[in-house]
Formats: sequence, structure tokens, C-alpha cells
Amino acid sequence: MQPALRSGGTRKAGETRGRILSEALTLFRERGFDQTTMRDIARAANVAIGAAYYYFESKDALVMAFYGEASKSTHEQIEIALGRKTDLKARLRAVIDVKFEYFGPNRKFLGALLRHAADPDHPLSPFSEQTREIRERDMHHFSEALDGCNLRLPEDLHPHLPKLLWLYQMGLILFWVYDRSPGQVRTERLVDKSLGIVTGMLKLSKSPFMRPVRRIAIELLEAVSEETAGVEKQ
Amino acid sequence: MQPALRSGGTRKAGETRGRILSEALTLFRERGFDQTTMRDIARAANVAIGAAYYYFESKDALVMAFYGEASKSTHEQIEIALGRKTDLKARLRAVIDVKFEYFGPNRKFLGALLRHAADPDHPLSPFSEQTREIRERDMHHFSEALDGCNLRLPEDLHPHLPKLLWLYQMGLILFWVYDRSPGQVRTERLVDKSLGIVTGMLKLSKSPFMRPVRRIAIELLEAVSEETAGVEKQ
DNA sequence: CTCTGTTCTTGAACACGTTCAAAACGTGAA
DNA sequence: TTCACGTTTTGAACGTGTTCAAGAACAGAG
Repeated sequence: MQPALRSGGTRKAGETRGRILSEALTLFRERGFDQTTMRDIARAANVAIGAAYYYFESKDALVMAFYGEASKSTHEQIEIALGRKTDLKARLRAVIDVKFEYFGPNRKFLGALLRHAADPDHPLSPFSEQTREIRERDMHHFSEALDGCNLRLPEDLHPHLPKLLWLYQMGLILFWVYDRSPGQVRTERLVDKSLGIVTGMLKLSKSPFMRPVRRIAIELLEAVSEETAGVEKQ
Repeated sequence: MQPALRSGGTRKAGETRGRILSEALTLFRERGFDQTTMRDIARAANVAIGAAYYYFESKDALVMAFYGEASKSTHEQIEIALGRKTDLKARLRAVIDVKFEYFGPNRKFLGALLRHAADPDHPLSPFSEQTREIRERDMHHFSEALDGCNLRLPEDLHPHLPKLLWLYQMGLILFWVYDRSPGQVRTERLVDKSLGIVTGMLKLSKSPFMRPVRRIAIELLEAVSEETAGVEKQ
């Protein structure tokens, strides 16, 4: 059985699993994902190759485990960071900053996670079934960021905003991971400017003048995001 | 030497190369990219494995060759399709339709190309150095589509539009490749609606009322797309 | 034709992610 | 202690994309 899924497991087993994961992440950070082989990881953790596969379904699953931990761990931090802030821009910034801070030291190997972003069939894609839980938790942060702010948003837009903001944030992270500028200054500038635009647009969105724009945008969103409960033909 | 790069080459060599490529594409279409091994391809083309690698750098290079051919082949078709059309929406639609028609029968294995879209370091990514030529030719189509239309667009926006439209079209194709709805009706709806929005926005864009919006959007674009001639630190 | 250098072809071998049958270990019952 | 049984650990082996040293086929010069 997959120990990752079991509730039980001996203390020793937990230690072994932890050792494998942490050695893997260390190696990923040091040399990158591709330059690290499963044999390297097993050697570093003092186990046979098979053991690594006993605890983790695949090499990707190690990255996935990191992603899951990251999501859980940043969750509390975000709750705290949101705190009593009321300004929307500040609240969004808070969510985003926590993520960047956590991911910072792992930026290089995070590419291993995001390179599959465009393929929703890939387990590691942020759009995949396997990452659904993480994705929903992440979207929830934006839900909260919106709810707690001193700004009334149009009803019709409301259900779509968390998804859109999450997507926006995903784009920022993607940009950051592949940002080769020293210290990733380009990402910094992008975050600043784009956050201004996003919050600016949200502030304007409830103006009656924007109603037709909103209508058409929502139509588009609904055409795109129709729940995929349909038949899976082809 | 890489025969793909050489100008010369015997007739027989060209035939072998062609046979390998076409057998590969047939197999990709039939069983998909992942289910097709290089050994399968070599067997189907009646050559040894090594021969496949003599003509193509890698398995990905086979997809790349298809992509390159597609770009060249659709080029003329697009020129013709643009013809004397003057309406912007019709012109954009023409460019996009040619692409979809050409890619249609290969939709399934096109995922092999686009799944690396998010990784600009991957040779197959539409953002990679290796696909630059194709990308630039593709962007040029949108340049033409804009130039030939009966619509004056704001000067400041002008240099960015081909890139933006190309990006938009790339998004459509990506959506289409992973669209599981029967007959990809969702994509159809998306194209219809989004083309309306895009052209609508372009028509409005020159209104003086839109000037501040344009300014801020352009600032953002420039922050993002700064030529990556800088140092490659990290 | 013969010789020579280039082009093309071959398939064994490599490294990798992954699988799996077998062994070792741990634990609680008798 | 001994036994049985589930858990953990092992490493040989598989299939994959890819490399490479060696040879075959060919083209042109003499």
C-alpha cells in the first residue's frame, strides 16, 4: 500500500520517508531537478532505490510532496499576514509575498513543477486533478483577501474573482521562476505594476459604465470554465 | 554533421529522412507521442535506431520538424486567406482558421509540443530560442493582419500588438489541444467570443478616453518584455 | 577499374526512471 | 522463545531516449 496515503506507519518509517524527501530537496536545490537522479537521492538518504519508490510514487511525487507542504505551511502564514489589513492591494500583496518568500530558496528547482503548467493532464500541473486540493486551498486565500477588504465588488463578478486572481498569481510565479534578471528585478516591477492595474480595475469594475464590459467578460469566463463533468470523448 | 542543417545531401539521404519523419508522424497520430518509441519509428522506417538520430537530434526534434513545416506551409495559405479582406475581425479569424485547419488532424499529438509551453528553456517551447524563427514568422502574420485592415490603431500600441495577438492565438491553440468537449465546441465558443472582445477593445483603444488605460498597459508590457540582452546571472 | 575521403548506417552500450520478487525486520500471540 | 504475518528494504532487471565506435555505401579523382 502507498505509505503516503496510509494514516499509520512506524516512527522509523516516517523518519525514512522524511530523510528521503529532505535529501531529495537538498539535492534539487543544489544541482537542480534534472541533474539529480533517483540513485543520488537514495544514496544520500542511505537507502536502496526501491525504498524511495516505496515512499514516493515517482520522482515527480517528491516535488509534489514539497508543493503540498508548501501549501499547508503558507496557509497559516497567509492567515496571519492578512490580519487586520483592509486595503485590497495590501491584502493581495500579503498573499503573494508569503508565497514568494517561501518559494524563494527553491526558485531554481521550482521550474520542475511549473514546466508542466501548460499540460493539464500532467500530475504536476497546477491545473491537474492531482493538485486540485492545493489549488482550492490557494484560491480560498484570494476569496478571503477579497471578503475582508473595504471594497464592494459587483455580485456577478464575485464567483469568478478567486479563480482569476489565483491564475494571475500563478502567472507571476511562473514569470518569476524563469526570470533571469539579477535578483529577479523584472518580476518585482511586474508585481508592482500589475497589482496596481488589477486593483484599479477592480475598483472601477462596479461603476455602471463598466457594466457591458463586465457582462461580456463574464460570458467569456463561463464559456471557458464550464464544469468538465461532460463526456470525455476523444 | 547535422544533415538537418546542411544544404547538400544525396537524394537517398533526403528520402530516408523523409521516411523517418513521416513514419514518426503517422505513429504519433495513431498512438500518441508517448506511446511511440524511437525503436518503433526506426522499425517502421526500415532503419536502425542510430539512423533516426543521424537525421534528428532527438525525439522532440521530430515534433519540431513538423512544427517548422507547419509554419512554412501555413504561411502561404495565410497570405491567400488574408486576401482583400479589410475587416479586422475577419482578418484575424482568417489567420487563426488556417492554423486550426492545418493542426486539426494532429491535435492529439500536438500536446507533445505545447506541454512544454510554460518552460521557456525547453527547445520545444513556443518561447524558446529554438522556435524563434517560427515565432517571428507567426507574429508577422498578425502584423500583416493589422496593417491591411480598415482601422487606425494608436501609434503607441502598435509595436506591441503582433506579440499580443500571437500570444492570444497561442492561448487559443493551447486551449484547443486540451479541450475534451466533443468536437472541441468549447474552443469554438471561446474563439467566437474572445475575437469579439479583442477586436472590440482594439476599436475602442484609440478613443481618448482610453488613453490612461493604454499608458499603464504599455508600461506593463515594457516592464515585462525588456529585451533579454542583459547578463544571465543565476 | 582502384584508391580515398565523405556520407550514411548499424546495433551494442549507457544512464535514467521505474518495477518487482525476494529477503530482512518488527511485533504481538502462543 | 518460537511462530506468523504485516511492514520495510533490497537490488537486479526492464524499457526508454540517446550515444558512439565501427563499418558499409557512395562519389569523385586518378
